[in-house]
Amino acid sequence: MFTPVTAEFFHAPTLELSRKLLGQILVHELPEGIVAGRIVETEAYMGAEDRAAHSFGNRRTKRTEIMFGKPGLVYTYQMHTHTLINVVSGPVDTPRAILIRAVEPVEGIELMAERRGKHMPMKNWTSGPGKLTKAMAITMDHYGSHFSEKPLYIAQGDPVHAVSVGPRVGIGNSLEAVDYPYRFWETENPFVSKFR
DNA sequence: AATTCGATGGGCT
DNA sequence: GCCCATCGAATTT
Repeated sequence: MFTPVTAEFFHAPTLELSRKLLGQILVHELPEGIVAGRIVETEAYMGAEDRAAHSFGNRRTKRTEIMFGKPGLVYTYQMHTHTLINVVSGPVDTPRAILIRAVEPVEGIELMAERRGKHMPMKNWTSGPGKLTKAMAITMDHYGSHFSEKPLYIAQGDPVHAVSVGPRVGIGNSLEAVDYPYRFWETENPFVSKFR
């Protein structure tokens, strides 16, 4: 079974934590069973100084409020018809966050299949930030919970051997921030959303 | 009050 | 590759 990491796990600089999250297990305990996926792709959003971040310039709204809170909090938001999930990072009042962009299914395959359609190949179930939230039944109801507490939490996984680094996806109008190397993924892992 | 736009994904051409 | 779904926030009227 899985055990949540402690809150101290999240007390690391944002870019370091982005790498450290690779290989950890994202777990959701549902009434009908457990779904879990190994994190294989993340992106760091560096708060007030990062034009691509929702909290750029310390912008504080009902949506971004959680980014100013403690590390390890869950920041979910809607992108068109999809829910995306982030790990809040940085000290309190330093509004940084890490987007979880892809996971590799490790448990609850049947439950994920029900949500993602049995006809679609498994590599398409969780290979993108909107896909994995649907596969794992993550919704806006999780906004503000903590990744060290059930039912939605992070558990320790196997170490990642090779990490690739590159620019973030889908932030084309963020001026100087477009090429910042804030995206991290497990090299060659087939569940990564995109290659460059 | 209305409009614009995005850290996206799926279906169709 | 193009189009659309349809959410919250910021900007404009």
